[in-house]
Formats: sequence, structure tokens, C-alpha cells
Amino acid sequence: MKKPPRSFYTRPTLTVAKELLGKRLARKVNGQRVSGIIVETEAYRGPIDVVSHAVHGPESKAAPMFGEPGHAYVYFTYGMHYCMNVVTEPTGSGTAVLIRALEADEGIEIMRRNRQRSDTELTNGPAKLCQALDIDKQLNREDLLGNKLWIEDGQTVPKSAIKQTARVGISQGREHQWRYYVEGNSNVSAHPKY
DNA sequence: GGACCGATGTTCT
DNA sequence: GAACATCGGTCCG
Repeated sequence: MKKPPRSFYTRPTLTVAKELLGKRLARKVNGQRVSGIIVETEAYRGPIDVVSHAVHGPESKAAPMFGEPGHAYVYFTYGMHYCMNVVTEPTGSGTAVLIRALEADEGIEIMRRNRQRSDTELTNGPAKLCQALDIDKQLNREDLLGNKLWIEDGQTVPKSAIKQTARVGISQGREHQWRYYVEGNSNVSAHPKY
């Protein structure tokens, strides 16, 4: 499978967030592929976005958001969870896309072992998919055009199936509809109220 | 299915 | 001290 080029990530964050739907997020664990199709994303639009980690600046833990596009920004939160972002726009922008849900595809046995949950609970949330794919702090700043953690072409999602809503798990910034997901996909994380 | 709530560590005020 | 881009257990339907 073909990896999108660096230029895919250099584009506006909302465009990348939308077009990541249907792409495959993949890992190689002990020589075996573990992957899933991206079905839910959220855009975090840099220092001007009040809920983005980038408001803390390029010297904060969000430093990778200001790095080269097409790299991973993995952060640790709530004392026990990792979440993964894809850095977007030209270097220095501080923008990224949070991967919120996958449809598990390859290496499901490994995901079951990592998660110890039912198959419907493998990758339907940002911290869950990180656990399923064994993504942690070690993969922070990893190049997604590399061969440890990467993104490659997957499926084509019809435009009519892409839904746009407010982001999840934030208190401010609810007026922006910067979350995208594939309508009808059972792996999309729980639907918030508005 | 939903509401509530505790876990647990890093970062920032 | 508080906040936190979350999750899973418990209790209630």
C-alpha cells in the first residue's frame, strides 16, 4: 500500500482531517502488521485554537505540533492514556489532527491481547486505539512516512458519508465543527450531546 | 443504553 | 493545587 506523500500533510488541517478518513493507520509489531481504517478525526488548529495544546507554545509538551508535518504527536493524559495526532501544515504551524477511532483490520489477535476487551471495544476511542496498536510515548515525533508507525492508502469514503460535528471532550470551542467521522460506522466513539 | 465517578501522572499556574 | 483532546466500573433502568 502506498503512503501519502509529505505534501498530503502540509495542507490545511481541516482538509487533512477530512481526508484522513478511510486512510489506514498501521504499525509493525514484532514483524507483524497491525492496522485499522481511520473512521473519526478531530482538527486542532494551533495557537489560535483555545483548546489546542499548541496554545502552550512550541516549548511545551506540544512541541511536536510545531515540527515537520506528517509526524506523530503522542501525548499522555489522565494519568493512564495516550492519544495520537498527525502533525499538519508547514513546520511551525502548531496544528495537528487527533485520530479518534479506527475500524480494526489487520492484526486483530494482537489488538485483543493488548486490549483485553470485546471486539467492539478495540479501537473505538483515541486512547483505546493507541493501546490496541501499542502506541506510546516512544512513538512521539515518529515520521508517519517511516516503517514503525505510518499511514497508507486504505478505502475511499464517499463524501456523503462524512459527517461533521463539534469536538469531543472539550469545554470551550464547541462552536467549531472540527470533528469528522464516517456515518454509520460502528467504531465511531460515543456520540456526544449538543 | 445512560449517568456518575474514580483512577492516576504530567504539566502548568 | 488544579486541569486534563479518557476510560471502565458501578448503579440504574
